[in-house]
Amino acid sequence: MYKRTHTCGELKRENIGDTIYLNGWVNTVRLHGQVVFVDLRDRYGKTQIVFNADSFSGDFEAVKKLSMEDVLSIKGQVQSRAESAINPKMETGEIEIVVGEYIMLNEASPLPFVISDRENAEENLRLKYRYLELRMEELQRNMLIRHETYQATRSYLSGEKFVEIETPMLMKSTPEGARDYLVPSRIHHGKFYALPQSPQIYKQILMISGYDRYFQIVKCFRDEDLRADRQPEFTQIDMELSFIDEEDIFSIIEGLTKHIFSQVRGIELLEPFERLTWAVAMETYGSDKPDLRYGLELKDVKEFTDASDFNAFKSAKRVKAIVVEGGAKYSRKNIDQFTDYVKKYKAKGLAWMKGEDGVLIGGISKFFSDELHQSIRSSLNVKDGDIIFMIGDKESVTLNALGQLRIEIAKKESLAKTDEYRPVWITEFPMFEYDEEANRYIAMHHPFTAPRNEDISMLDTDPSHTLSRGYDLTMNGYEIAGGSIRIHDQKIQEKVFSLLGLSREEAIEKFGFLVEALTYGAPPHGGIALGFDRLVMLLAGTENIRDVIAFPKTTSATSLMDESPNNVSIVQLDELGIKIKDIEK
RNA sequence: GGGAUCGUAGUUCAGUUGGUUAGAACGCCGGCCUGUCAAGCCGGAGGUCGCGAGUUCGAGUCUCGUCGGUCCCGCCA
Repeated sequence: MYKRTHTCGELKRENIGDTIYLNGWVNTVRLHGQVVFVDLRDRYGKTQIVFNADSFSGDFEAVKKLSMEDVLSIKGQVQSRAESAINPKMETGEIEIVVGEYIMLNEASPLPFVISDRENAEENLRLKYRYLELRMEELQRNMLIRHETYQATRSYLSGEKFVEIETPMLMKSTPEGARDYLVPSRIHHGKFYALPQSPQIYKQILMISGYDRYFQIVKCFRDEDLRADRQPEFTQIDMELSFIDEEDIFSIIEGLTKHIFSQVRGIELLEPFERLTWAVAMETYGSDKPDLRYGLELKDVKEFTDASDFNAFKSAKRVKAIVVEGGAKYSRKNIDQFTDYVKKYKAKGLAWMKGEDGVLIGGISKFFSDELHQSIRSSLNVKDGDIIFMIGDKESVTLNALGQLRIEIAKKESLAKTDEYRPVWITEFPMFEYDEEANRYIAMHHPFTAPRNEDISMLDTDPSHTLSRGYDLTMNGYEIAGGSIRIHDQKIQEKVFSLLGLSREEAIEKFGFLVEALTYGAPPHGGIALGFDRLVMLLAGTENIRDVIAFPKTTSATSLMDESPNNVSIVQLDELGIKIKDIEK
C-alpha cells in the first residue's frame, strides 16, 4: 500500500502537476478500450483517475478487469481536464489523476447490490450487508451528524460544569416500566442482572454523592415491541442536577439543544422554547407531543352536537372537531380512508360536514338547523371549501383519535415544513394513570417523580388529579426528552410507593438502596434524558431510527448481519445452570 | 398478542380472467471501443416464483398454514 498524500475529496485545480497518492474504493469503472476511467471513492469524496494504455507502464489487461468496490492504492499525477471533460457535478470535477502505478489492495467479490443509492436493495438485504450499505453517502452523512451531535453535547455540557460518569450496564432488575433484558449470572446460579432501561437510580444516587451536575451519553435497553422510531437498544443523553428547579433544567436544555442545532446544522432555534401544559396540549392537539409546525387545532363542538338532532354524539363524553382548510375537495373515498384510520385509535366513526354556499352540506349536516350551521361556521371559522371532521367518544378516545387524524391530514397535505423545528415543553403531567388491568395506579413518568408542591396534600385526597413536576421536550411531533424534579423527601417517596401499590417492604426490596440513600442527606434534585437517536433523526431529516444507527436491529429485534440473537452451546448453558424449556403456543 | 403490506434472476421490478418455453433494466461473464462521468455497442450465462400443504386437467397467479422484512394497534414507568 502507498501512504496516501490526499483523500479522494480534496484535490483541486491548485494541485495540477503534483504527484500524489490516493487510496480508495472503485466507485465506477468506465472502460473505453485504451483508456479506463475510474471514480475512486473514500469517505471524503470521489476523484476520477485515468489509466491510459499509451502512458501506463503496467499490465493494462489487469486494469480492464477492475470492478466495483475493489480497493486500490494509486500513484499518479494531477492533471487538468479538457474544458469539455469538466464535470460540474463533482467537487473534484476540474481535475483527474493520470495513474502511473497502482496496487490492488483487495479485489471485491461481485456485490449483492449496487452501492449507489439505497433504493437499489430491499432493507433486509441492506441490513444483512450493513457494512456495504454504510459505504453509501446518505448513511455516511448520518453517521457524521451523529458524531457531531456527540461532540457538541460533550463540549457544551462539560463547559457547563457537568461531569461525565459511567454507570453499570449490569444492574438489578427493577419492577416498574418496560421489560428488562436479563443477563444470567454464572457465579450466582439462578440469579440475573438486568441491562438498564435507563440509569435512573444511579444518577439520583450520584446526586446524593454530591456530583451536582452529571451527564452521560449512554445505551439503554428495553425489551418491548419496536417501531420506526424505536430500537431495543438506544442512546440517551442522561443528565441529573442538584439544587435546581424546573427553570434551571429548561434553561440548560434549551442551551444544549440550541447549541447542537447550531453546531451540527447551522440552525438557530428561537429561545425561550414554547411551553404547553399537558392538559392544554391534549385538548388542543390531541397529543402530548404535538407538532406545532401546523395548526389544525382541535375544537370543542359538544354544545353544537347536543343542540342538533344527531343523536350518536349525545352520549359521548367529549365531541371535538378539526377544520381542514380546502378539505371539501375530499371524496367519499378519502373520507372513508380517514374513517378507517381513526378506527385504529378506537373511534367508532368519523362525522363530517363541508362548507359550501354559506351553509354546511353533506355528512351529518342535515341533523343541524340553519341556525346551528351559522354558529358552527362562525365559531370554528369554517369557510366555503373547508371540511369539518368530528369525533365523539370518551375523552381519551376523542382526543387521541382526532389528534392522530390531525397528524395524518397534515402529512397528506404536506402542512409541515421539513426545515422548520418547533421545540415545545410539555409540563404539568398527571402523577398517575389508572391501570384498569392491574387495578391500580401506575406512575406516568416514574416512581421518583415529585408532585407539584401545591398538590402534595392531594396525594391523600385525590391522587388521580395530582399533577407532577415532570416535563417533556418535544419537537415536530417527537418526544425528544423527558424528565422530572425528583422526590428528595423520603416521606413523600413512601407515600408515592404506597399509591403505586408498593408496600414499604416491597419498595425496600426493589429500590431499597435508593430509599436508604435518600435518608443520608439527599439534595433536592432533578434531571432529564434526551433521546439521542431521535434527536439525530431530526437533525438528519429522517423518520427512521435505523438511518441513524450504524448497526440497527429489525422490528423483531434481530440483527440480520450477525444473526443475533442466536443459540448458545450446551456448555455455556450448563455453566449458567440454564435449561431451555419449550413454550407451548 | 393483533392488523395491514411485501417476498419472482445477483439486484430492482413486470408478469393479463389460472393456460405454451416466466420477461425487462442494472449487475455478472465474453467481445468491440482513446474522453467518459448512469459511458456506448454486440453476444452470453443466470430462476426451488420465500417455504409447505390444498383446490384444479393445469398455480408465479386462487385458498390455508408457515418463515422473513416493513408499517401500525396493544406495549414502550
